[in-house]
Amino acid sequence: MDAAQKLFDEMPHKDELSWTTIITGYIRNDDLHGASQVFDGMNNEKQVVAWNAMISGYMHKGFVSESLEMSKKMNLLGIKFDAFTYTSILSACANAKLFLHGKQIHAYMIRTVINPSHHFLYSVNNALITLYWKCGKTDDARKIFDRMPIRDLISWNNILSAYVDVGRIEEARLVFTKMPEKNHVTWSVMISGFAQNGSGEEGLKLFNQMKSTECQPCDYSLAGAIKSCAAIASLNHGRQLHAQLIQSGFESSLSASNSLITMYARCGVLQDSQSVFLTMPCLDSVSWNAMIAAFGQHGHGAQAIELFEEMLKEDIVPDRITFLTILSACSHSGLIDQGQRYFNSMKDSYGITPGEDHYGRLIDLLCRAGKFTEAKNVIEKLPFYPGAPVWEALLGGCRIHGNMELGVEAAERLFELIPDHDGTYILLSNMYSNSGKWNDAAQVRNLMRSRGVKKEPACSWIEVDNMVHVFLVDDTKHPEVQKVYEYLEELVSKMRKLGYVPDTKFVLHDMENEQKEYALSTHSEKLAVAFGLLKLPSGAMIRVFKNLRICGDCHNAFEFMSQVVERDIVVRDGKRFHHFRNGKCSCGNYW
DNA sequence: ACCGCCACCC
Repeated sequence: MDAAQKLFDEMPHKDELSWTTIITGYIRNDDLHGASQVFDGMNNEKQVVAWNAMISGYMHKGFVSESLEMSKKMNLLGIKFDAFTYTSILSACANAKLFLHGKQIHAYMIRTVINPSHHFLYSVNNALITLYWKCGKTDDARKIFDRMPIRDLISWNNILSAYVDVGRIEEARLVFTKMPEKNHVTWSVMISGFAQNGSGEEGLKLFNQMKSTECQPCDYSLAGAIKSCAAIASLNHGRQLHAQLIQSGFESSLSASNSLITMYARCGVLQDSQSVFLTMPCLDSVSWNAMIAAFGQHGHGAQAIELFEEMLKEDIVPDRITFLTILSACSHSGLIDQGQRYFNSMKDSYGITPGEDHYGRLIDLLCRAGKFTEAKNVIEKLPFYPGAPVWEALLGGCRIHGNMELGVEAAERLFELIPDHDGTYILLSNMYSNSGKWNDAAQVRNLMRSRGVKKEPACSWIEVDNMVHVFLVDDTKHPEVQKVYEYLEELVSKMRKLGYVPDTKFVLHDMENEQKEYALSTHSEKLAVAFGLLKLPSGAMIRVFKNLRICGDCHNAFEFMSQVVERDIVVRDGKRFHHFRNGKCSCGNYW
């Protein structure tokens, strides 16, 4: 840059282009100060290109307010914005999620721009779609898209992303099929969109489809496919993708490696997560967050904290997600004091204002530990009107400790806030049936039925020989389920000799005791574990996954089972991992 | 010169 500057200084006659070139040169070298010095040193007839160079430079480097300030000055001087100016400042607003400001610029533009050029139609409208998409205004983004007289691939990709981001996956799918052309971005967005919305299966299918097109997988689409494996816990496919990643030369991609950390953790092989983490040539905060989360989900709170402290020592700045992660980790391991300390340090030491989700984790931390007075205190002093995450955390804690009074209160709030959410009805009715209040339990279920709320059916699955085997409660569909029931019976009688007693308080409907014990023995997680024990080579770890939370009796049963069969059993439920070994679970019964 | 994709938390 020094040489360029010298050459520039020696130029006898400098025109607008040479000034602008030197400015963009500084910006490319991350030297915004240098750029602004050159800009300020320009003679008075600064034209729109020079202004644009500065504005887009600030925008790209994340200096949103500087970028917008410059555009205001420019406007005051009477210099008209062109398509580049609008694109930059709209993007600045999009990046910072400045909805109102962006909307003002949009309105101003409509008032002042009479005959938009083609350039204008593409880039500015695409930036507008992005603005509304990033601010969560999906339908406004769609309006822009629909009103565009001509669209390019970026317009299509933007509207696709807008739907994916808010989980409107069916509309995204529609856009995807209608698109006149597709590129890497298109495929990547759709693949990770499926993964994000719990359709890992479809994500992988799409990834395979992509391979048969002229678009070959890039690091983004690979990351999406790996994320899909994490969602469905398909370790075999995940390992294959890891190999493919290395083969295709993307092993140094941060996003792909970061997704590997999560994938291995969510497939139950924490060691592999760690070896990815340890061998990565460089790490960013996402990598640290992923590894901390991995420890947390596996119940290794102390290790999560250790890593978090190491992260701070390495001068990696923790972000909102780091705190969500560390709070969860503390919560799962019952590290209440540390969790509270970290929560307080968010704002005090890092200037991050805790969001509702952070408060949710804090309340979860307290309630799990039975500290309901403290939790209520937090709720009363909330700086905002408590929403669903707060009451869900409270209800979850109440269920664990059988705190009926507070639980009912939380459930009532949730019925108002999210009446279609099945989890509230299930938790409340479980609380009632756990304490033998069968009538109340039935009433809650009736309420649920009358409102047309469907319960997500419980299912568990296990991967054997590269195939995923799914079991439902009281399964009759799996071809070998009969053998599984027989084997399970055999196991239970051995377990009973060691002291296992089916805990019928986890049965949800009132019936005779014998029936209750039978009902427990048909839980999907028991079937999947028994199937694994039958099919996997002796000594191999059993890794079972369940969509909902593990049942208390199953948890108890697996402790005994791990002792009887002398094997490690790992169960991932909706929230975390349980490692059963020699009659004990890694969660220490704190979950 | 300007507009689009990722990974971490759910």
